[in-house]
Amino acid sequence: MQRALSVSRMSGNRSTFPEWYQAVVREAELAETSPVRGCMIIKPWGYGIWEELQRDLDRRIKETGHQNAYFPLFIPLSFFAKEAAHVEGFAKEMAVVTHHRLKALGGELVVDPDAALEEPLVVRPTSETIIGDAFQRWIKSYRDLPLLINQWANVVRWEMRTRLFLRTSEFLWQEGHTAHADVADARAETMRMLEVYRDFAETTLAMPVVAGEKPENERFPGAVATYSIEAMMQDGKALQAGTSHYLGQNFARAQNIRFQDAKGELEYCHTTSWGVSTRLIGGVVMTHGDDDGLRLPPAIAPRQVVICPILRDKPEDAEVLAYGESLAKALNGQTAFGERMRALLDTRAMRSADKRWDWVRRGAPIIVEAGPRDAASGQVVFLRRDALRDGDKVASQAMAQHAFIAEAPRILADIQSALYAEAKARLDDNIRSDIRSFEALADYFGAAADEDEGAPFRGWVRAPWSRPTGAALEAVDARLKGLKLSLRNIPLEQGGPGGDCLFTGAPAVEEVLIGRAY
RNA sequence: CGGGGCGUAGCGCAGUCUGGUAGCGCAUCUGCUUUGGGAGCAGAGGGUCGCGUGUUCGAAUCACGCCGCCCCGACCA
Repeated sequence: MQRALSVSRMSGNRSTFPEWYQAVVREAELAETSPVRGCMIIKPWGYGIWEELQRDLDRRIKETGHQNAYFPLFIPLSFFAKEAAHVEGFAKEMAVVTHHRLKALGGELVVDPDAALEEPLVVRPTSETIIGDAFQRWIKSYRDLPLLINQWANVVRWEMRTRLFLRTSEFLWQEGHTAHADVADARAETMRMLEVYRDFAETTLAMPVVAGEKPENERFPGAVATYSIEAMMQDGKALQAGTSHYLGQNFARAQNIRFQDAKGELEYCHTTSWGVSTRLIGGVVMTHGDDDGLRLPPAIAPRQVVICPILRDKPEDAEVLAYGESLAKALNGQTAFGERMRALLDTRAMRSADKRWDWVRRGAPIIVEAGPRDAASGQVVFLRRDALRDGDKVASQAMAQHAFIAEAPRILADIQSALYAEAKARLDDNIRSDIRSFEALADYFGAAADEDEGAPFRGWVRAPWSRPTGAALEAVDARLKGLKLSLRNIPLEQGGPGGDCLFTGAPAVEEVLIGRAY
């Protein structure tokens, strides 16, 4: 009997994709909703993924010369007032602390009206302002530059509509903040970190992305230029998986971040900021998950090999356990992805078959089932989560113990690249670049196509455009909105010149990526 | 915040129209039997039916109000 997730993403009804996503998050025990609206409880397996991801990215951030620091959760309200576009962008989603005390009133705890703060504190939605305030004090001379800081933190944005990992009121992220002496250096930093994100997403998360510049209307509030990496989910929608911003001198002017150059003159710094968040975990689910649950890229799996002993309440159980322990120990002594391999002997008192499916749902890359016969013969029988089934059957393989121990790192690497290849093929096969008019675009994505029961998978469209700005761009955005579409980014890797603009009819200057988005 | 849908055991649901004291499958626990592939049989535990007010002899069921969740908008990493 097959009992997979309660919801299959492959069922014909498109509306089941979000339900499938929620089912995976629940059944893989990644996270659950909390008593606090819009916030999530990240469970040990989900948090373990975050820790792996964090460790890998933290290394990359440090290798590019940045240092970690920590800034306060509370930001004085007045700090936000300094940069106009920044305020406007975040004003509607701020959580504000106005009081510092409660009092008992008629048996109930109420906010003490006599304990109002002189100045309200904002729970950080992002830290440009409070870090900029520190930069202003820390930077005196060109010799202090570049200043390269990163912070791992939680942030709060009062979202109207939330979904676990993809959009929650509170989430975890890293935010890099840097200050430079000139434009070129700051722009180079922006691109360097975009590239760090691209490589991290593709190498570590096995999640192929398109890196590019956001059109003007999608910029970070207060930025001069915003770049993103966009990943294609299994329903064809785009997920903005990371952003990197060149902030120009906007924040430096607003916060008086100045330095004395070699000629002794005072100049404003050029600053950047960049971040990725726990949203990436949602991206991994929607990139690699299948009808049996999550499939984790081995590089971020908290446990890369899980050994499920087949215990039968018989004397040979002890040998089976001993065999499992020695196998786990030998695997933990191996190296995979440049780190100690992470193997686990699952000794929980559960039926071994239930244990196996538990790890299948959680996405463990290699699941070993070790019974008395294996213990006696020195054999290892295992499943690869990336290729779980062979028709109706579970595709298990067998190897001699010593060979398995030696081969395990290579198998993990193989799983990592198989997951990447699958996702990369899906991305490449579903970017259309043959659409040459807005009508054709509307036809492809339009309402009529939505109603169509067997509607084909629709990914993204790469189209020539003339890079309109201001009101002309707003008009383009409005037309796209009618089709539930948005401009994702202008890929860094451009194709040929490609004709006239899809929207304005003017000669195109570049190609832009269009799609539905999370 | 607008439009639609939904809140009944951990998960998935029936029961609601037509009020009569809560049920099914999976999961959990116990026992026996099984044992290399998501076990079988028998039994058990677990629910203020989202919350509140009202109608009624009696409310999961009817009325009103509120809250939450999901989908679609607006907003966004």
